[in-house]
Amino acid sequence: MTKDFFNTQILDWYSRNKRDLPWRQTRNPYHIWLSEIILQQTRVSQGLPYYLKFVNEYPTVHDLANADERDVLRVWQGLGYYSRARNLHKSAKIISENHDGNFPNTFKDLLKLPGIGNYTAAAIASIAFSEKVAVVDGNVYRVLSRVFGIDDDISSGKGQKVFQEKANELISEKHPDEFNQAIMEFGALQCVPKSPDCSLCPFSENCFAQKNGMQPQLPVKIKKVKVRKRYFNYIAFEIDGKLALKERRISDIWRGLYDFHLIETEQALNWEELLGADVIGLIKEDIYSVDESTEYKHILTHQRIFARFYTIKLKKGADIGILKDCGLAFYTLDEVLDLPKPVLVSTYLNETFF
DNA sequence: AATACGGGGAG
DNA sequence: CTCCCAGTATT
Repeated sequence: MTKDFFNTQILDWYSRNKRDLPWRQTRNPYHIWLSEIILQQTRVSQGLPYYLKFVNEYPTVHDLANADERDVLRVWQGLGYYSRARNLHKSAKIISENHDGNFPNTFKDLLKLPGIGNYTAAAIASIAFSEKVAVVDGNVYRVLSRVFGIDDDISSGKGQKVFQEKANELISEKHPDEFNQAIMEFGALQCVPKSPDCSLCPFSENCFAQKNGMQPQLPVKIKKVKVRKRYFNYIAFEIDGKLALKERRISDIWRGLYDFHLIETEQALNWEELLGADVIGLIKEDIYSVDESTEYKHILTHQRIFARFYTIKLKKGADIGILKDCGLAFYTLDEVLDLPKPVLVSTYLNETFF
């Protein structure tokens, strides 16, 4: 298949089938950037409301730069991969303070910003600045592997190089921006992972996978995802209508978000065992009541978390110094609402207090 | 070159 | 259940 044919077909398909999405109605690099970070490893349907929230909450890169990281995480709450939000904020500060609000406008310079890798740099450079650099995302892997019969492992470095070179070779000279969006949209709507309807595909006569019935086998991805089981015993201390939370600072999931005093164990423990195994044993004299939740199962890509929440009301005048030493601080329910929290914690709060 | 990092939706 | 989504940073 010639480059010209591929371009004609993909661009024509795109003009007829593209979705009307808000970030397609602008060339504002700030807005393009927001959409690209939000959509990393995220479906359009899930990211769209967050894009609208961010544009509304932070109309310019300066607004984002001047915000507190905690508030940025609050707006991001529920989207996952929270380092994206922290890096978004860092990059906004760099652009606002070091570049006078002007977005870097080349692939090479964009790549220097935290949170921007090969894909995102290519997307912004092409879509906002018409630079001829090909994007390679999950959609591009799928489309190119099937149409051209490329069976390199997409999770290997070599495979990624092969696909990047193929995409660079194919990209439209005149419309690199449209080309990149077209091939991604084509992968998202037509050349879908499972059971694609190849009868209405413009490449059906030329597609390697279609000719050989290889759609289910392509792209090749050799990856073993091992799922870790974790047991979270959460202690929600309550006194004077306030709840004790702390920011997660360790290198683990949910960094920068707030949760309760956490006792992680190798297996599920009961209340008596927890009393003996943790600092809460030291203040058991100050405990007024204990309310044990049912078990929450929280499924993440690489982890299965079994969580149980113990809501502990403390007696008036309880010695909470020991809790503050654990990094905990007490917040009113209104203040708790304003903190960025993992979905698991929000679910518990909504079922218990709101 | 591996591994860690969320949450949701489709099949 | 499994797969994977407009990937990046860290180890």
